[in-house]
This record gives sequence, C-alpha cells and structure tokens, in this order.
Amino acid sequence: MDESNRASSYLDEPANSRLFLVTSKSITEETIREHFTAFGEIQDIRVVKDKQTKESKGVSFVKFAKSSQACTAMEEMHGACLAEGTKPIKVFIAQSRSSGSHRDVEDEELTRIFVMIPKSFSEDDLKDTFKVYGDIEQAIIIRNKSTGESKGLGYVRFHKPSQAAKAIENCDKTFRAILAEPRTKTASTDSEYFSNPRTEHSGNDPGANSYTFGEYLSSSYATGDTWSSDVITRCLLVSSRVAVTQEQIRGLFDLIPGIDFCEMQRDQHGFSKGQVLVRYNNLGSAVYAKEKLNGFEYPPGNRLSLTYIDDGEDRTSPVGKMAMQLVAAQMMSMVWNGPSGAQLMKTSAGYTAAPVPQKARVQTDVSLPPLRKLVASDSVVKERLFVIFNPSPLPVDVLEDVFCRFGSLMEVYLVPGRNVGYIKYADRKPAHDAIALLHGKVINGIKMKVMLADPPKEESHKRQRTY
DNA sequence: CGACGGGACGC
DNA sequence: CGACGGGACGC
Repeated sequence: MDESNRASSYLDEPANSRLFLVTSKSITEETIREHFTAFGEIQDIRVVKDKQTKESKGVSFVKFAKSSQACTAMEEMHGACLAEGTKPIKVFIAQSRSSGSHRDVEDEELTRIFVMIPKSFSEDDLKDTFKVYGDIEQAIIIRNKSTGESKGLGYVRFHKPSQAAKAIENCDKTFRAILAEPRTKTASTDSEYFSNPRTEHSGNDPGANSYTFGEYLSSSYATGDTWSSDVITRCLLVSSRVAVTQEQIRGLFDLIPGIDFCEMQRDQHGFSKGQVLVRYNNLGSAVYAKEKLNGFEYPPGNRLSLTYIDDGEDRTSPVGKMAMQLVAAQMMSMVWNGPSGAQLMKTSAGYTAAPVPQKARVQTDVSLPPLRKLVASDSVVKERLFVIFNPSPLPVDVLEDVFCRFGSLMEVYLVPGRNVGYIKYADRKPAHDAIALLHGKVINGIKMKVMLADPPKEESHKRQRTY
C-alpha cells in the first residue's frame, strides 16, 4: 500500500469516527477546530474547496480518533451556529470513502448493538450489563422460536449513537459487540461468509462417510471408466501444482503396499519439475493407487493428478476380461486381507453399502473406531486438544470424521492462516483416547501432533470465555 | 517448531 | 441543499 492509500484509508478507521459537516461557505478549518476540539482527539480536518476559486463548498470532514468522540460531537453540534450571521451547521457521521453512497447515515443505524452473551442471560441481565453506557431503549435476546431457548445473541438499542459507540468501545471483549445491521433489509448476506455449517454425521451408520469397496468395484467395472482410455502400468506419474516433497508423496503412496520407488523428477539443474514418479511391484496396487489418489487433495486444496506412465520395462499384457479379473482379484484381496494390508478402505470394508456411493474422505493406516455422533454445541467443554498439522491443515469435515470417533466431540476449530487447530470434547476420556491413537499419525498424508491445549489466554476477569 | 473464531431479529 | 484523490474497461 502506498503513502496516499495509507493516508486515505485510515480515515475510515475505526468505523464511524469521521464527521460530515455542512456549513456556510465562510466557515474555516480554524473555526471548526475551535468548536470540535473539546469532543476528542481530532486527527484530520478537511474543508472541501472549489479547485479554481479555492472557495469553500460549505462541506467539511472532521476525523476523530474514536467513534464515540465523533458521535458525541455530532449530537452536541448538529444545528449549532459557529459564527455570527452564519447558518446552523448540519453534522452527520460521514459515509466511508469506499461506500460510494452519499446518503445520510441515520441514528437508526448507529444506536443498536449486536452482542454475544451467555445463554443464561435474561433481557434484564442484558440491560444491567449495558446500562452503564447509556439509557437503553430496548434489549432483546434472540431465542429459538419453539423452545424459547436463548441462542446466546442479543440486541441492545440505546437512545444516542454515542452511547452505542461507547458500549462497543468499552464493553468486555467477550461480548464481541458490533453495530447491528438495520432490521429492515433482509438478514445480512455476509453472515454466510462467517457461518460454518456443521457437517451432518449419521452416528450409528459407520459406512455413511465412505463408499464401499464392493460398490466402487461394481460401478467402475460396469461403466468401464477406470481403464477405458488408459494404458495400465505399474508406474504412475504424480503431478502437483504446489510444491511437495518426495517424502510427502512417498508417505501418501506408501498407504498402498508394494511400492518399488518414489522419485522426484528433476531438471538438469536439480530443480523439481513438480512431478513424482511412483512404481509399484504389482499392477493391482498401481491401479488401486490411481483410483484412490487421482484427484486426491494433497495438501488440501491441491489436487494431485496421476497418470500411468510407460517406464519402458513394464508393458501391460493385453487388456481383456482376464486381466481385469486378475486386477480385480488383487484389489479385493488387498481390502479384505485385514489390518496387515492396505487400510484405505478400512472404514467401509465389512460394512453394508452406503445408499449413495461417496468418495472416502479419510485415508490412513490408523485403525479408527466407528463414527460417533457429535454432541450438542452448547455442552460444557471438558477437554480441549491442540493439533498441529504438517504440512497443512486437514479440512474441518475430515477432522470431524476422525475426531468424533472417540465420543462427545463438540467442535473442530482451525486457526485461520495457521497449521494448527483445536478440538473440543464434552468429556475427558474421548480427548485422551484421541491423543493416544492419533498423536504423530498421518491422515490423508498430513502428519498430526495431537496434545492437550493450554487454557485460553485470560483476557478479562469479568466473564469466562464461552468457547 | 506450533496457539484462539464464531454472529442476526416473525414484514 | 451537501461528499472528499485521479483516472478508467471485467466474470
């Protein structure tokens, strides 16, 4: 960001800290400063002038350090007379420079705050908490319409914008107070951006998240799309658009037994070409790897592309019914050979077919317990895990799939932009079982460190974190 | 090494 | 009535 951008963008922060003044053209910056300086820290005053004549257009902007200062100044100075014989001034909160709109900002938009509160809070608790910032016109708690249970969210309407601004600036951070969007226009569309719909779990149906081997086999066998256009070899070329190491690819493809070698392709200068050559000692493993890992996201968001490659010594026998049956037999045996064999399909092997075939999303050589239901999100957190991912975090749905299996999983939270996350349980045992089984293990090619989380850092003594 | 977010109202 | 720089063509 260059100097001019930095200089102009600060004018919009914090929100609603800049005033828009309409005055007589004779009113100067000095006069404005005299009358507004008592309300707070003035950071900038701009009197809009005609480019040629340099005469004031009767419009000025006053930037304060805080929104509450700007609001108080607006409330006190709107309609005031700054000099003898001049018209009363009008004072509004300025639209942000990026908004494009020049509509007046109404008090309606500045007097109501939106807060997160304990579910135990009543309307009176809400009023008692926020009345120190000013007269409260109304306090409302959002409740489930059928049960009447609080959703832990509420609105507080003050009489004056400065009161709402003070509440936002000074209340306990755990309330996460913000200005409420006006009620008239339909519920905010950007809530979608923040919402994190919980993945549905089917609890007692352990096969629901995977597709069964039998189903996979019959469907691909029937459509023939597995081998219709490819020459099958034991050798696969793995292409990745993001940097991966040979070791990472090795770890992934090692989940299928029978790997001969795994070799990063490099140019004459030794630079990676983003491709890794993998060879298995049998056709079945290569076919299986191609089926299961082609298009697989590793790291998440990056789809690996796999193609059979002729390594010069591995010509496939004529493709025909016999060859397909041979390959099929090898694949079947891999799956049903139990824990000693590949466990790519372990969650589905032996279970009845899911109604709709679905890509298995969890691939690991760890023996996982069956899926369990997640517990209600308003349960009390008894234990929290801290998980470190290498090289990159697993998707939340995959983590829920894995970490729910020990019982009483409440929530998975990934720290944005970091390779770490938190797992919340309503009981201690599932958390400790998860550590015992998963610490140091690899899921979908991602290595995890799983440990107990340190308690959240204490920010306030007024209120417990709601988790 | 690797640490803390979410959130919307019966017009 | 009373909106702030300069300067421009996309999925």
